[in-house]
Amino acid sequence: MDNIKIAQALSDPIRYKILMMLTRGESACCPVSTCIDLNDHMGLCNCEIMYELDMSQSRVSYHMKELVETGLVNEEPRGKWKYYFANHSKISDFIEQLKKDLNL
Amino acid sequence: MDNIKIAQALSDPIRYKILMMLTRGESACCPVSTCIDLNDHMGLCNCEIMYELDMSQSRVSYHMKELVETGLVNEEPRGKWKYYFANHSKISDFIEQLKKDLNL
DNA sequence: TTATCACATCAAATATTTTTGATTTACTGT
DNA sequence: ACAGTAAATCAAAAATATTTGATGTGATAA
Repeated sequence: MDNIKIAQALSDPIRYKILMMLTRGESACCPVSTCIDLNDHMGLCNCEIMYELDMSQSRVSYHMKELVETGLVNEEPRGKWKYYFANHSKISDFIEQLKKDLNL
Repeated sequence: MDNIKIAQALSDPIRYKILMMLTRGESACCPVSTCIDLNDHMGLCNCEIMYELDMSQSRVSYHMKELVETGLVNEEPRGKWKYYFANHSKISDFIEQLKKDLNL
């Protein structure tokens, strides 16, 4: 089921944290010198996540892919950057399904 | 955090299913001939889970331990059997924390 | 076109989880 | 005490997930 794949995604502390960042709108892309803040988004780009969590590029890429595959996160390429956004309705669906399954 | 360990527990289809069984009270311990229905519980014993899910004893034991360690499930030994019960308040706490973390 | 930047992908190494089968522990009834 | 049953534990094997570093791809800008 969908919820199992989602639970799997949330079971990694890095991904849990990234999803929190995305849902909270804690975004100010991008602190690295070469990445200009476009001021027209609510998401995060790969480079900001690298910076915030001090992770290698391919590692961030891997985890973002995992998140996107669950549907919890949407991605939107803008030029050479890629922005990620929390999919609030998917998150909400997940929680509702959880409540049903676990009799709450 | 607690939620990460819980997500990890729920990320296995077997454990997700067992937790559903426990929360739903789908219990009629125990269908194996030697295990008498005590008619005074609402939980499941190891042997019933083995039977329902067609799994080896040590495999059930392993998964129940994982669930119990998260606090989602409580255990109660009765004689040579062990009964498992969903911990509804822990499940509810988990979902509430999830909502907070994910801005819902 | 060429150089550079952001990100994706890949294969190998590492780490973690799960399964299996054997053995041990503990309780029950004789 | 003995035999039998339910479950825990353990070590080895198998399966999965994650990290790393190198290379590939596509966009941008000179």
